[in-house]
Amino acid sequence: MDDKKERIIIIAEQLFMQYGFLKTTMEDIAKKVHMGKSSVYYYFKSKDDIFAEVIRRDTQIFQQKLNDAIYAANTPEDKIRAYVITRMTHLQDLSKFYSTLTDEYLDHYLFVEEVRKDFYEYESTVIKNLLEDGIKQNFFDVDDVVTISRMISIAIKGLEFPLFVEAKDYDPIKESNDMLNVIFNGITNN
Amino acid sequence: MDDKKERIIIIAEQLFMQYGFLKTTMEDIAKKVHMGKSSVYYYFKSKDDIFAEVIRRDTQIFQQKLNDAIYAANTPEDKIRAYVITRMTHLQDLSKFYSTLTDEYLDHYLFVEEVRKDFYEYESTVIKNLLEDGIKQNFFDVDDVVTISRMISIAIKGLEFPLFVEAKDYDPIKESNDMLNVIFNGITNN
DNA sequence: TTTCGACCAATACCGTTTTTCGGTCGAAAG
DNA sequence: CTTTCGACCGAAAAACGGTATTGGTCGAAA
Repeated sequence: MDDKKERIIIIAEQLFMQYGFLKTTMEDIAKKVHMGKSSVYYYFKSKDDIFAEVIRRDTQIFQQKLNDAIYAANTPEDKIRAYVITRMTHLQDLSKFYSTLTDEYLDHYLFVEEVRKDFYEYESTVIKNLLEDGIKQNFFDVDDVVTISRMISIAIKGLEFPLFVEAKDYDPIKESNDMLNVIFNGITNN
Repeated sequence: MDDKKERIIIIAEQLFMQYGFLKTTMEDIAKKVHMGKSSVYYYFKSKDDIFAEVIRRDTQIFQQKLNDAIYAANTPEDKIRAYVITRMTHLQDLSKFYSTLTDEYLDHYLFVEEVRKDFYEYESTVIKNLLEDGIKQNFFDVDDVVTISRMISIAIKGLEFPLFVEAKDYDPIKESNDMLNVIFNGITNN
């Protein structure tokens, strides 16, 4: 019963990736899972519900990946670096896969934006914690943790932007590293 | 003859702001200038031409403002700060006025993007020059000027983003200043 | 508990007709 | 020679009406 839900989600994700959300019909999903359409509705209450579950899963895998990367690094600086690099790499892969979906994202952006919001909340918490660790261990010198973590988030968003609009010869890893160097060291000579 | 062009541009700008580019017809413009449509075509060869002129003017005023701000500041650091703050302030004002236009900007984004490209080129040149001045005067310590100026551009873009999507309690000036503090000093304790 | 066929209402789709709109042209006014 | 405009054009958008899809429900049966 739970593996049925599982299968539906996996199939649905495949179809969403291939055809996008709008072009994928409930019939398509049902047929590919070898079920009647109504049966699918026994497991999920709506198409959006399936989509939400797909996104929820991806997000969870993403966050797991990020947590692992943070855990593997040692110093607070390296942890932040690991976080940003992992994040950008993952998003880079995603931007290829989800290219079909990003074309549509304007339509149900309310939906995606909601999931996004949650992610940003997670993100700012992670960064804030890492900053606080760094301050406690005397690595960083920061007045207002909240402000600086928001600032880092903004910088990350800036890095993210080109991925989804104009990918021409844009190396997010290099850009991220440059950005991180400035964030840690600044540009002032002292 | 030249003041007629002038009037057309001013009226057109008003209408573009109020109704957006697409919803504003040449008839609308002509009527409000008290002319026949054909007469407007005597002064401008196309609707895009008028739009381009409107944008060209705004951009010029914008750049003048930025140059003044840079000129007024003394040290390279203050010049960069002045540049960013002026930029954000102007864009903040613009985002209110052009709210109609931003909704459409997806449609003729080729057009706007072209003007934008020019502006970004100007911007990166300005920043690169200010950085080089700062290095020459031994204020900054930077390896790769090109990379860092691009990085600063990205950071600025990150600041700009919230203006056009979710303006809720977002204070661009404060955010800009925080960002600038990090850019100049970094967060590492040393 | 699970599956499904039959059914519904909303909306997407489609071919056609009508309207709108950016743009041209030639005549005429000054 | 400059400026204005009415009449006109073609392409593209809107309006429209009828058909097909599609998300979602329900009750029966396995």
